[in-house]
Order: sequence, then C-alpha cells, then structure tokens
Amino acid sequence: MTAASNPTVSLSEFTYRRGSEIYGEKEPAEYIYQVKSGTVRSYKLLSDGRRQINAFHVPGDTFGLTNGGVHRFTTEAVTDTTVRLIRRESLDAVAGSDGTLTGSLLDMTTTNLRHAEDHMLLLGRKTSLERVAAFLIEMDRRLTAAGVLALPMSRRDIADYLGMTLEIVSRSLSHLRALGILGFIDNNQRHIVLLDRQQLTGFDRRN
Amino acid sequence: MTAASNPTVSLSEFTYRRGSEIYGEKEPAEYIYQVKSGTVRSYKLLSDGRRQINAFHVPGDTFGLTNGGVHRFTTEAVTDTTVRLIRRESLDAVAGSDGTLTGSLLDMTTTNLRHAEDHMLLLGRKTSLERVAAFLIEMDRRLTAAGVLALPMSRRDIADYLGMTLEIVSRSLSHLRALGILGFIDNNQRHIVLLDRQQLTGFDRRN
DNA sequence: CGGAAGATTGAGGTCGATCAAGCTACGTGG
DNA sequence: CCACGTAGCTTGATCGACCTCAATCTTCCG
Repeated sequence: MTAASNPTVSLSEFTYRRGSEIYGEKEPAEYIYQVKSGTVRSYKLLSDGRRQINAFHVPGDTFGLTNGGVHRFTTEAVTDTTVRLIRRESLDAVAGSDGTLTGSLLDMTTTNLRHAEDHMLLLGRKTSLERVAAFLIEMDRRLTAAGVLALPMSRRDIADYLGMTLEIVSRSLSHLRALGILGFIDNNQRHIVLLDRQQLTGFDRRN
Repeated sequence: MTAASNPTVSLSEFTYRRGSEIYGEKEPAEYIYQVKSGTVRSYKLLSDGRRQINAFHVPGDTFGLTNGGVHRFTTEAVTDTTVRLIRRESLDAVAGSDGTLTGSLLDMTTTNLRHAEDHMLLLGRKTSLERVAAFLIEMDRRLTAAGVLALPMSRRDIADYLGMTLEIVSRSLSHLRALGILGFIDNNQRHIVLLDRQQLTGFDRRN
C-alpha cells in the first residue's frame, strides 16, 4: 500500500478472534485496515435481523475506508484475523496536500464501487445456481492455493453474501458436485476442488 | 459516439430523445455528464436479456464517471433529456496536480458507492413491498415537486431497478393505495401522492 | 467420549414469476 | 372529433424457485 511508506502515517497491527467485531456500523472511523492474515466479513443488518454481507476481505485487501468519518458497515473476523491499522486522521492530514495519496484513496473506492456494481446485478437478477457459481469463481480467483479452494466462511455467511438461504447454498453446491463440476475434499466441506472451471463459468452468465 | 458528431457538443450540452442510448457498457469514457433536465437510466444486461438498473439520474446528478476510462454501464434517456458534457481528458490533465479536483472525483465516487451499498441490502434482503416503499421514498426525496411524485419511468424500469417483475411492482403499488398510504392522480398512473409518509417509511425497514 | 456447531437432505409452504386477459391513456389519421 | 392502434398498467390464475421447518449426519473440540 502506498500509505505504508509514508512516514507521517502511523502503522500498527492487531489480531481479532474468530467471530469478534472489528468495528460497528455508524461508529466513527478511526482506522483503515489491511488484512494481513484471515478473512473479514462486512455487512448491514435490518431491524429484524436479516443480514446482507456486502464483501469478504482476504489477505491483501484494504477495508474500512469511508468518506465522512462514519462506518457504513459492521465488520467481523470470519476466522482469526490479523490486520494492519492506519490512523484515519493521519490520512486526512496529508490528503489535501498530497495528490498521490488522494488518488490511491480514489482507486480503493473505485475498486469497492466496481465490486458493488457487479454484486447488484448478481443480487437483482441471477438465479441461485448462477450466484453460487459466481461466488466460487470469485473466491477461486482471490484465495485458491494449490488447486484447492479453502473457504473460510460458513454456508450461512455465503448465503447472506448471495442473498439466499444457507439451505439453497448447500443444495446448489451438492448439485454442482453431482454434475461433476466440483468435488469436496475428504472430511472438510469447506475444501473444494473446481474440476471444470469452463462449465462453472457457463453457469454464471456474466454479461 | 452519437454526441461526438453533433454540433451542440461544442456548447457542452446535448439533448437525447426518450429511449435513446447515451453510451454503452465497455465503450471508452470520453465524457462526464450532468443532467440538466430529464431522467437517465443506467444498467447492466445479462446475455439472455435480464436487466439490472443500478441507478436513475435526475436533474443535478452527475454520471458517467469511471476510473479506468471504460464505461461499466449502458445509459439511456428515460424521457427526453438534456445533459451537460465535460471532456474526461480535461479532468485527467489536472487530476494529478490538483488535489481539490481529485477530491471532488472522490466525493462523487463515494456518493455512488454509498448508494450501491444501500441498494445491495435492498436487492439481497428486502421483500417486494419493502422495495417499492423504499423506491417511493427515494424518488420522493429526489424529485417531488408540489406534493406530487411524478415518476418519469415505466413499471418495467422500476422493476428492473428493484430486482422484481413489473407485475409485482404494480400489485405492490395497488396494495399501498388500498391501504390509503398513497393515491394516484386522475388519469396518470405515474403521478402519485404520498398520503402517509410515516407508514410508508414503516414498510421500508431501513436498518 | 460427549456436546455443540455446522452441513446436508427431505417435505411442504409461500412469495414472487409467469402466462394471460382486459383496461386506460394517448397519439395518429380520417 | 372520433375511430383505431399501440404502449403501458392492472388484475387474475397458475406455476415454480426459493424459503421454512425439521431430522439426521459430520466435524470439531474440550
């Protein structure tokens, strides 16, 4: 990250336990975060408990950036997670004078926006099978190592990300497995092998 | 591009006929637009024709801003629409050196992002009645004059914005009217009076 | 080994989608 | 001014994808 090399920006690190909250919606935004290890979920709640996860953040991702100083999501550690912290005020201090830094804030915001735009299409118009296929492709791109996709999040988290129920997520995965498009690794339902990326991509009619 | 060949471009203004395309997805982004009069819809399509409208732009709104020089949506005039044009390259030229300008790009992008974030919650987790209620509240805020909400867009457009069908939009509106929460003005189904904003807000369980 | 959390699978219900018919508004031309 | 055509809206009937409820199974830990 650009900001990391700037001496006026203070850096520190913190580790959150699986399930613990990093910050809450509407809290003042003191820090910007970068995931060092682990996974973070970012979500909004309705008053009756319905939850929409808007993003998962994996190592390398930056999150918690907000214009206006107040967080618009709650974030929690999906697994034990270590993050780097950057004081927000130290960014503000230099933002006005340093065009390069403001530009990188713009880049980060644009990246978030592009993801949100794609996700709106998924949530508004795709079928459950298409959503799950799109999810697998996204996660495969972002966190596959050694040919195995190790999902850090539960079926419920996936469901709340894709705007469906955990049962339908499970059924969709079973269906894709039955079709020979993916396989589960022995004894862990979160370890997935994508056997046919071609066909999987076909299920996600992007564009 | 249509606008490029038109003489009114030199005046930095252009008028689009109802239904005509302003720019297409994946086209290079030459201009940024501001709505002077009329309404614009911005959308993505799936290969089989399913459409997700991500935003309606009304007078005063800026749209067409994209980092990377390529449009991520198709935009069309919902009604006859006049826009002001700003050459994109003229922004790029000063963006690096002028922190203030880059900051305003950041503000616009942040505004878009916030809207997209709220819309993800709507698309992923709200019921059809909640969606329509939220839509009416949003449009009431953005374009009501003289106590009457004059919707420029069709039921189909509304449906594609809210991730549902035009029939369900129509039924939801009829339902709200039956409850005495809104009324239609004589002889035009797109002129709506909000009789009970309090109760309408109750249907949209925001947060 | 025992309990809890998470995943799968089944059965049945429901909300919204689809298919279809009619209605209303509105523009066009006689 | 009216007949007519068309586009858009409403309403009804039926269908189906997804949700809900529930039972069972697996994994993971203490």
